[in-house]
Amino acid sequence: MRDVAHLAGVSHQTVSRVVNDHPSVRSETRARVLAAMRALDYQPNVAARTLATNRSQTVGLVTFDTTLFGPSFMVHAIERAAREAGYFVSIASARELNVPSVTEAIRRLREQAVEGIITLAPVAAAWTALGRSLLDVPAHVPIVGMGIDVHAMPEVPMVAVDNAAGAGLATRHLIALGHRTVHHVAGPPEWPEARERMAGWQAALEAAGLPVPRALPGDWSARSGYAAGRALAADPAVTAVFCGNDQMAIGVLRAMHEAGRAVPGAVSVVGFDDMPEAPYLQPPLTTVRQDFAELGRRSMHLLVTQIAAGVRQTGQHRSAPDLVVRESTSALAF
Amino acid sequence: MRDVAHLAGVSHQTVSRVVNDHPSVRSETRARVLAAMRALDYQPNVAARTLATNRSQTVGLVTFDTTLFGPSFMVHAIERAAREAGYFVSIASARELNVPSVTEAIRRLREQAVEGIITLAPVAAAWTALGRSLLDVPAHVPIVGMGIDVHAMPEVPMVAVDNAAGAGLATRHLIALGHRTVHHVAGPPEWPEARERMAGWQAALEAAGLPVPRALPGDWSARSGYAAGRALAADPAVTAVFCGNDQMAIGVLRAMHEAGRAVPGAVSVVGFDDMPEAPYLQPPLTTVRQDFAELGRRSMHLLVTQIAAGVRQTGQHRSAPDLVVRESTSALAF
DNA sequence: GGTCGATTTGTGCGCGCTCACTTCCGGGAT
DNA sequence: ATCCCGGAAGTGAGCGCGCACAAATCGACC
Repeated sequence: MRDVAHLAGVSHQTVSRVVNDHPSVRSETRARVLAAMRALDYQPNVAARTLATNRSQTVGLVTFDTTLFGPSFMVHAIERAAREAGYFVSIASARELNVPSVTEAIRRLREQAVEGIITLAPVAAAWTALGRSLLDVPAHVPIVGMGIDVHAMPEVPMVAVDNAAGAGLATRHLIALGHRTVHHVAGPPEWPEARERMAGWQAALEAAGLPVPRALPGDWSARSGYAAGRALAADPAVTAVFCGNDQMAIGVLRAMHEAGRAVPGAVSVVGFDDMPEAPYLQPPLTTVRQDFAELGRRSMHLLVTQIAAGVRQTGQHRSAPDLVVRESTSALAF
Repeated sequence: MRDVAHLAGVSHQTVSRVVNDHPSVRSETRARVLAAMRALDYQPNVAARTLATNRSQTVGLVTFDTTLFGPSFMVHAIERAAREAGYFVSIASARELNVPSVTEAIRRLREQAVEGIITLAPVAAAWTALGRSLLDVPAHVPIVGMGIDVHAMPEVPMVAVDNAAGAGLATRHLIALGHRTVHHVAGPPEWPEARERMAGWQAALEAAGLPVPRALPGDWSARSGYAAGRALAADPAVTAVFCGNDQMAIGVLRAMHEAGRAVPGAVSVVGFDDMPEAPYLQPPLTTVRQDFAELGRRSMHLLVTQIAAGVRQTGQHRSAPDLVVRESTSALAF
C-alpha cells in the first residue's frame, strides 16, 4: 500500500479511501491511484484490514454430512448468497453428530473470527439433550440455524422448509388416492427435519381419521430405505409409503421391486427433496420439492441483518414446499 | 493477550509461547498462563497472527457445481483432510465454467490470502483455450488441480482418479460379456474427466478390434442421460452402454425402461463414480468406484508439501479405480 | 482581497500478534 | 572465585491497514 501511495504521489490514507470507495476523493486522484494499484498488482491485505476494522467479512458454515443431497445443495446455495452479500465463506464440518463435534466446529469458526455462523448440522437434539443450546455461542455472534428445532431453541433465528406442511402434502395426496393409511420411513430423530416430517405425516393421518402405523427408522441413506422397504414389502397391507427423503425412497423403490410389488400398481411411494434424479427413477418419483436456493438466500439475509444490527435477533422463516406428482403414486386398486 | 499476561504475571511474549507450544516455558509458568487464558476465555486473534506471520492457515477451494455427486463428496473429503493438516478451508465457487468466473473465484481466494488453492472446477479447457493456464496464479501460490488436464498444464500438480483406466475396466467388462461394441454417453468435453473416460473407452474398444460408435454428449445430469438414452434405445444394435457418471446412467436406465428394453436383458449399462445410491437403482448399477476420501487426502498432502517447500511443485497422483459389478450388466444373449 | 465553508488530502496511532534480540538466572567446569 | 553456557523470560519493533483528527486546497460570495 505504501508503494502504491508513493507511486501515485498520495498518502496511504488516500489509497485506502480509493480501495474502500470513499466518496471524497477527486476522480483524477482516484484514477491515478487505481493506475498505480494496477501497475504494482496491488492486493489489499485482508488480515490487516480485519485487524484494523475488527471485521473479517467471513461467515462460517457448520456442516455435517455433505454427501446428503440437501446439505450439499445448501452449501452451494449459501456460498452464492454469501458472495452476493460480500462475504467469504469458511466451512467446518462436524466429525460426528454430537455436542463435542459441533462445539469443536463452532470453535474453529470462531477462532477464525467469522462474523456470523450458519449451521447446517442438526444441532438441536444433541445440544438440548445436555441442557445446552446454540446460545452457548456468545450472544454477540450472529447465528442462523438451518432447520433447527424452534421449540428447543426459540431464541435462535431459523430458516427451513415447512417440513410438516410438506409431509402433510405428501400424506394427503396419498389419502386422496384412496389409501387406507400411509406408512413412513423416517430420517434419524436427531434431525428436526425428520421429526417435523414425521409429525406432519402423523397429523395428516389423524386429521383424516386414519390409523397411524409405526414409522420405520432410516438414516437418510438409500441403504436404510432399502432395509425399511423390505420390511414394508413383506406386509401386504402396505399400499402407500411416504419417505423422509428421496434417497431413502430410492431404497424403498428397490425393495418393492425385488419383492415383486409394483410401484405404483401395488404400492405408492413419495419422497422428499426432489433431487435432480427424481424424475428419472423407476418409476419417476412423486416427491416434495424444496427451494434450496431460496433457503440459502434467506439464511444469509437473516445473518446479514444480524451482523448489521450487531446483535443476535430472533426470527423464523419457513418456506412452503410443493408436491411434485410423478408416477410413483396412483389410486389404490381395489 | 495483554490481560492474560497481566493476570498470569508474565509478559505477552510468554503467553504467545504458551499458545504456540514453544518448548522453553517452565511447566509451572505454562500452567499459570493456561489458567489465566481459561479464566479470561481468551481466544487468539487470527487476523493479528496472520498479519504478523504472513500465514493464514487457510486453503482455498474453487468449486463449480457441487450438486454433482463427485464434487460434493470431494468438498467433504478435502475439508476433513484440511482439518487434519491444521488448515481452515474457504470456498469460492465459480459462477460459470469460463475463464472470468474461475479467475474471479481464484482472485477472491487470493484476496483472502489463502496459503494454497485446490481447484475442483475443470479449468484446463477454458484456460488453455485462451493460451492461459492456472500458472497465471503467481508461482509462489501453491495449487493443486483436481482432475485437471495434465497434458494442457503439466506444471500444475494434479490429483485424480485414473479415468482412462476406469473407463477401460468398464468397457472391457462389457466386451468380455460378449458385446460387439460399447456405446458411450460422455460428460461435457470441458471436463478432462469426461475426455479421459471417453479416451479410455475408445482405446479399449480399439484394442479389442471393435468398432467405435459415436459418443453421445451429456452434461453429467440424469436429464442428459435420459436424452441420450432415448436415442440409444431407439437403435436395436445397441446392447451395451458405458456412461460417464452414475447420474447419467440413471437417465439411461430410465430411457431403456420406457422403451421396453430390459436392463441387463437387452442392454447392459455401466456408470462411473459408485454413488451411494448405485446399489439400489433398478437394476443395481455396475459402476466404476473412485475413492474420494483418498483423493481428498492426496490433494491436501500435495498442497501441504508445496506450502512447506514454499514453491509450486509438479507431481501427479492418479488413484486406481475399481469396477463394481452389480446387476445392470450381463452377457449378450444371442 | 478576504473570509467562510465544503471538499480533498495528510498524519499518527493502534488493532493483536510474532520475531529478533536482550536480559536474567542458576549450575557446572576450570 | 571466576567464567561460561543454556534455559527461561522480557523488550521493542513492525506486520498493513483504517480511524480520528488535522491540514490544505478550492470556490463562492461579499
